[in-house]
Amino acid sequence: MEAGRPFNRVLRRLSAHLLVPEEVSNLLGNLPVTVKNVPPNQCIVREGDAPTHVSVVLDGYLYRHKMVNGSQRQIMSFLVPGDMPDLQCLFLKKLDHSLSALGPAVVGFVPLAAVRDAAQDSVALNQVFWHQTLIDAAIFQEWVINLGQRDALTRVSHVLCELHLRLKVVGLAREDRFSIPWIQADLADACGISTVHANRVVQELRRLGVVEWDTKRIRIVNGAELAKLGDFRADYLHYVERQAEFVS
Amino acid sequence: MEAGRPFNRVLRRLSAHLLVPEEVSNLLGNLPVTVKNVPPNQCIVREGDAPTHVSVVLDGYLYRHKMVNGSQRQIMSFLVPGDMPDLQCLFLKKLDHSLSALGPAVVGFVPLAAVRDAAQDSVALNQVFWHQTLIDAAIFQEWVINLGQRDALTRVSHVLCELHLRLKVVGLAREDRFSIPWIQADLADACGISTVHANRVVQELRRLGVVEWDTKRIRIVNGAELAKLGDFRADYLHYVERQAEFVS
DNA sequence: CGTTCTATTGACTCGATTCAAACTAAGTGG
DNA sequence: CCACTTAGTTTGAATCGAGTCAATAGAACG
Repeated sequence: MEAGRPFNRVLRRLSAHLLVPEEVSNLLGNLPVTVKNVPPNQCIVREGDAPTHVSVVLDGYLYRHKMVNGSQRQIMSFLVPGDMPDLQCLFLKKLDHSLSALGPAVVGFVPLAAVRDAAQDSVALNQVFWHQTLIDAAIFQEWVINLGQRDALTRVSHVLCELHLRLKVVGLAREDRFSIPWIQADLADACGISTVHANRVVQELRRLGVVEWDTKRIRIVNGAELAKLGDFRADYLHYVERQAEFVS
Repeated sequence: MEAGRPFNRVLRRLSAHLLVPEEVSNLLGNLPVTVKNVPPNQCIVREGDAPTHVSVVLDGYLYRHKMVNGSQRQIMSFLVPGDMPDLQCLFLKKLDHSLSALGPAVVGFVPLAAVRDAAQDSVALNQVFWHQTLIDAAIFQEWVINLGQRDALTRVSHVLCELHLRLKVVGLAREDRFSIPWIQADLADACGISTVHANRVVQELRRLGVVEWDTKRIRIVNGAELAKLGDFRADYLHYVERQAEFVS
């Protein structure tokens, strides 16, 4: 954890998508950040809140979710270090979903006013933020596809591929493995399937020999096959090849 | 159709979400627009294209979609007059989905360079565009919920409620009815269900007496009940109450 | 008018859910 | 260090929502 430079990982992530102007990295670097440890499953902002801070994932994982019918939970996305999950509160006064820690997480909080001020005079910063929102939207669209058209095995494989790639981009996954502090129920709620069925799919993936899966540690034994199973093509994540030059 | 002022409906739509600065309405008003009639089901931009123009829906409906497995189609959103469906191509070089006309549509095309120039010097315009992307993302998120957690009857009801409200905002739906040139297969592909099942759901909605449904003309007989059936709460669309002042 | 969409219906099948129950791992407190 | 508890995973059986296939009916259109 680079507590001294909380935006390093953010910049690394941004650089995977676009050339970040120096103006923007300076503005981001000067934002005042309060760093907090968040215990597992704690809610950071709740649906209906009017947030006063923008958060930055520094370590660990968060997830966006909404409750349906009081009891069912749909996870709409996972957030990994370098993500800024609630930038939207700059314009949308009330959050339309909740944000929670998946496992223990370290989150930076920036006062809304500071972000607003920084954005007030900089076209470049607004464009970088807008760009990020576009990527988020592209991921949501892919999840719409995932939930609308694919069966359970495909959905799970797809989510695994996405996470693996996003983690690699911020330097948190090796070529064939990563770890994530979820339980099968979390995966189930992200894929819109029951916990029991999620379990059966996980077993099937193990049986097929494409992943080793110890709940929190995942090893992709056969990435090409997993991508095929998951109907995964990375283009919707919109990474550019320039990536290497910008890794800090 | 206000061909002379193609951005009127866009401004009306924007005003439902935020106070549009005069700077922005001027910049938009000065954009060069080529108006074209698009026949039903014609593709406007295809997945993988690098678009040279940004489109504006002036009349009729468009839809975003992706093909899966070569044969299955998932519709990810419907676009109504006043929407700007492919603003993202300002930053994302390759479109990750296709855009087609649902029925006959009238679409305005603005050269990408013109939009880029207008955005280059205006923080306000960038923020308005960013804001729109945030709303789009919020709608995608709600569709993730819809497909992930709700059964077929609920999904269809929800989509109906959303369309009805969005059309009312741009003045294209009466309190209890609107029309949309789709067939049941379009609805099915938006809700991630089979055509046969979509048909059964439509019949069920008729039987319940909440809608009258003549394929293209839809009358909401009991809006409150439909919203309840569809688990629909409008907050995710982020309309503000100020709306009335800005209606042209 | 015949051709082509679109809507509708019925019978059968299947993927996924539900409801338990059993099993395992990981604490926690005595 | 063990009994007890709790969280998470695994299993099986019964059920159900939705899909598939195939046929029919109706509307729209040249």
